Amino acid sequence: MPGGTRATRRREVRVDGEDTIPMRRPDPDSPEGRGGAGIVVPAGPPSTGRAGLDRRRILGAAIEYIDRHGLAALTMRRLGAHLGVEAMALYRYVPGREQLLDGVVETVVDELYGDPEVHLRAAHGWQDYAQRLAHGVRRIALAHPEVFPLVATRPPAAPWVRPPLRSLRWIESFLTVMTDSGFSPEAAVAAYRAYSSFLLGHLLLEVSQKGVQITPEDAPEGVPDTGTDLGQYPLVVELEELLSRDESAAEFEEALENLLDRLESVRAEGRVPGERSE
Amino acid sequence: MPGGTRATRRREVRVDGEDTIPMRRPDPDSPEGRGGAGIVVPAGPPSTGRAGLDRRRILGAAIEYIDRHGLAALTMRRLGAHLGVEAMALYRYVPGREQLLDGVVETVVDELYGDPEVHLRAAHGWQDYAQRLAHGVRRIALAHPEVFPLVATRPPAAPWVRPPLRSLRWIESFLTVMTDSGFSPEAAVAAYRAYSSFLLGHLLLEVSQKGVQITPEDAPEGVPDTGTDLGQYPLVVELEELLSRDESAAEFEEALENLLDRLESVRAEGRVPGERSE
DNA sequence: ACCTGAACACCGTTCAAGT
DNA sequence: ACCTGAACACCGTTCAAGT
Repeated sequence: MPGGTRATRRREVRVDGEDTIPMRRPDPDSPEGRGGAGIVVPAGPPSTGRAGLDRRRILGAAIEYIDRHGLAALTMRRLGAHLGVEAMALYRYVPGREQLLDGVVETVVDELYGDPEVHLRAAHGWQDYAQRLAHGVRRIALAHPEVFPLVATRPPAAPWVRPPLRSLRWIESFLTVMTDSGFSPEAAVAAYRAYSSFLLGHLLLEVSQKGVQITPEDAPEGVPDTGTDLGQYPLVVELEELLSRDESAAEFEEALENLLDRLESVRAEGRVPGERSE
Repeated sequence: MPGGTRATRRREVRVDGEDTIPMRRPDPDSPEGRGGAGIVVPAGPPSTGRAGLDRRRILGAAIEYIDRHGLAALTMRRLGAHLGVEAMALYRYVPGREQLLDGVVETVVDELYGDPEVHLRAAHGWQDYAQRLAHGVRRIALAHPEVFPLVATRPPAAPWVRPPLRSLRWIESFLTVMTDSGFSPEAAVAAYRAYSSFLLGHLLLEVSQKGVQITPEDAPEGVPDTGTDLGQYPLVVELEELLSRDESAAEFEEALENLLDRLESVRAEGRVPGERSE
């Protein structure tokens, strides 16, 4: 099934299309004990190995914890317990909870760097690059639906750097490819903005449509929440089937292509994006 | 200056363009004491009137508090103090903090209903309607930059209803206008999705670019955070001036118009949005 | 060098009690 | 009917103390 037809001794490269939503584990380095303990273990015995605490391990555990139990469930004390340690021990590696979350965001975004689908820079032109980058970000969002909203929310490293391509590294990379491809500086920056707001909006919607359903805690409620009185909204009711249909992947593809087409016409005509095309 | 040239005995209708970012107060009903007490008053004397606690007043105070001090600063206890009451008194009107926040989101979104610029439905066609609605949402986002991320994050009333047009009311309205204007049900739903993800992405970026700068608490720090080593990112540095330039309003306009053009071509050709145009 | 115990100030939330 | 006081379990974070 995982049929690696290519010569892949390394890292399990995915070769299939973009629709599979792989949900791959963040890192192959989290020890991950036998773990048959059940699904809600707020204060059970430590499921992760003993000593050897360090920043990387803490961040990895935090991501895993959020993926599993939701952001609200992550407390310093519980994370400590999860790592087999008292909460206070974490402060040796992380200044506080806020910075922990910053680290979580940074780590998740940096997963892009290990993604071979993305990293062959502008081999086939800027559109190809932008496509691969966008799909890489989407893979991350879908792999960590509980973390992704943080990406949108946390203030970034530099004030003018905005989500979701938060890391300066990626922005540098994006801008480089664009300017090398004939975008003026103004056009490249405008393209960056349009691109990131597209990614942010689409992926936030998509992510909130999936996994996050109901609040992470009180899911087992029974009735699927008919608190609001439908019936004042006949059209919504009539179109419910369509409204709940999940076409995210196709919509992503189409909107992305449209955006890239628009950017291309800006580039080709040497305009600054604000201007009219004719 | 506020020159109401029209016959405006009611409600202070704004007549000017969309760029002014009015920051108007949420409601004219919050008593708002003399209020010269300074800007950070975490536990001062109650700034709002005495008895007469009710749900509306609580929600209004919560919004005001978030606008002023940031979301993280809002606790039940502080909100109680702000209202001149013990925290426990709030529980008579609101089931808990989470539901308080839901109420905040709902209230803020419902401000659209009091916006006369938006409410003259499809008088001039669906594009005009979609434009006014979008600008209405943008006004709200800019008026409550600290609240808006909640709009994006909170789970909505119905599972298939997604931010930022969270209220079923608005979705019903949008879908009605679209189908009345010749969109097929499929096209109307796809249009709704594209429209909301556009609004979400753009406004979240714009809002995070403004007011929210730094964390709400530790703003007075001195050095503007040069924690990260620039210089590995020459292009980012070179384009910093462009990157920090705020063209949000123009970008919003252009991207919105582009989206509407795209939707119009879908409508005119009677396609389902997924299909190719020729 | 690395972790813990005890402590502090502050949470959300409950419930019996006051008026 | 509406609010309060006291209490509970749980936070983030500090710091001196243990090993």
